[in-house]
Amino acid sequence: MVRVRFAPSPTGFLHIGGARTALFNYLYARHNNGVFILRIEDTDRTRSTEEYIEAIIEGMKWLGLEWDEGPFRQTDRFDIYRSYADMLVKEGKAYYCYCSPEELEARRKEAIAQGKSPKYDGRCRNIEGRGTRDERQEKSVAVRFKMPQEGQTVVDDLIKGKIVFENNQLDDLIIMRSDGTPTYNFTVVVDDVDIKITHVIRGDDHLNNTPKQIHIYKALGYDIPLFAHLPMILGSDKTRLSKRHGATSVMAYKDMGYLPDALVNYLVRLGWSYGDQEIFSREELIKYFSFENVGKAAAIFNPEKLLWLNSQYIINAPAEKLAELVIPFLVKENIISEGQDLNKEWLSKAIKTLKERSKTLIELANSLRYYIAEEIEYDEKAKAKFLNEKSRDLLIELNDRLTSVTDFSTQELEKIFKEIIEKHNIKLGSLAQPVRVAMTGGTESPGIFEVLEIVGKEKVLKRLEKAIKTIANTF
RNA sequence: GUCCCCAUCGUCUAGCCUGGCUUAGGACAUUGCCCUUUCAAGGCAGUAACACGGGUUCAAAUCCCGUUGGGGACGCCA
Repeated sequence: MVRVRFAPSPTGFLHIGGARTALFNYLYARHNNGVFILRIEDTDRTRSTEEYIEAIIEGMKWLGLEWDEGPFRQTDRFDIYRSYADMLVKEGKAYYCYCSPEELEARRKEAIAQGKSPKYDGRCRNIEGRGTRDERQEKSVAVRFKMPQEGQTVVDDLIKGKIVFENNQLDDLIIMRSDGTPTYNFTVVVDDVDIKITHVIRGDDHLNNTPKQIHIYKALGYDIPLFAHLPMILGSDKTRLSKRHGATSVMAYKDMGYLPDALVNYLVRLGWSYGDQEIFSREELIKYFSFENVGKAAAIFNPEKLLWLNSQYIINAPAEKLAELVIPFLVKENIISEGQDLNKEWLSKAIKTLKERSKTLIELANSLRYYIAEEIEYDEKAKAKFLNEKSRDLLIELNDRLTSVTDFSTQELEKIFKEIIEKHNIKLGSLAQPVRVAMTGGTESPGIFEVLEIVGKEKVLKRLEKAIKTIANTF
């Protein structure tokens, strides 16, 4: 049975990199009918907050990465870590370290200055008559794990292949801080053992931690899980993705009008591929996912491709669904007021004309503005170019014709337009563009007949009259 | 500094494991054309890559070594 986990630390929002790690874990679990577990690594009490825990959960839910067990929290398990640490000390596999953080920092700096490896020198490793537990508490000492100092440790990574580490590179890491709290490399192992993790799937920034953790597994007497280290996501300047490169928080993409499935699709293709296919349903992702197709090289986050994917997802989404999703954006963009009622059927129809012109839900909302608004504001350039003496009579004529129309449909409207342009021997554009400006305020919109039908007779006539008046006032 | 990882168009990638089928394929972006009432969407076409150097081989993007470049780790952070 495959059991995997996503184990973020709540020191920030769910970000793009974390989301991808979570996604790969999720896909691997689902592909193998396994279990996906969420664990919150909050042992750093000074930086972890409840708000971030909530934010991470919110992000996971938005992306549709449902977990089967958890969220477990490490702060609930401090007693367990302590007893494991005590056991290791008793067995001589770990020891108390009396060095103060300041001393260690000073030594580390000196080692770097001398061009040496900033590794712990092991000076507390063999102190005779180590302190008792009481003495330890009094003196606030830390617990260090005894790493083997010779031989090699081999990590057989599912993505990177065989990696050999020289054990003399490993240093005796602290597993319990002097304040009695456990540290990361220790808690991961204890927890992964306790919740029976079979595959550790994480970013390759953890690759160097792996040999250390392997030795902790061994010291504890447990089987070592399989590892899969995912390549990093970098920014456009090839450095680690950060705020400097733009939005990195998953929920920021929700606010920018992205669809969660589009983000998921983008993220999965960053490092993973399935032939030439670009767009995948969730079912396909689960069916096709495998580490065999995960690349080894870091990938650069490319917002433009994400935007394209989002536009594709909007095009393919049912208008009814988009109608639901766009409402918060209509409110946020001040197009409707909070709680204002919109006819869902009408809204869906309007959205159908706008889907292939909107790359985000924000764009969609803003395009809906001219369908919904009571008053149209003209773009100055558009007004100057199309609302003038040349178009005045045409608009008047159209206005007259439309007043008597009862079947306000695209077919009927097209017929009327045709008659007018044939009569005056002009191109459709000469009539359509002025009407477009009258209806939308600008020169870009869906087909003019669709626009008229959706705006509806009453508003169409009002807008035509306003346009005619505007021309009269200007000329 | 030490250790680890990585290297195909600007970007994401296919091909690499199991050398010849490759004048290196697809996608985003970009340029042009078509469609067209505008804007999109769509269609067609174009520009564009095997980091470098050695080997192995009849044959290397594919295997090996080195160089260079990039990334990551070296914490009483995770």
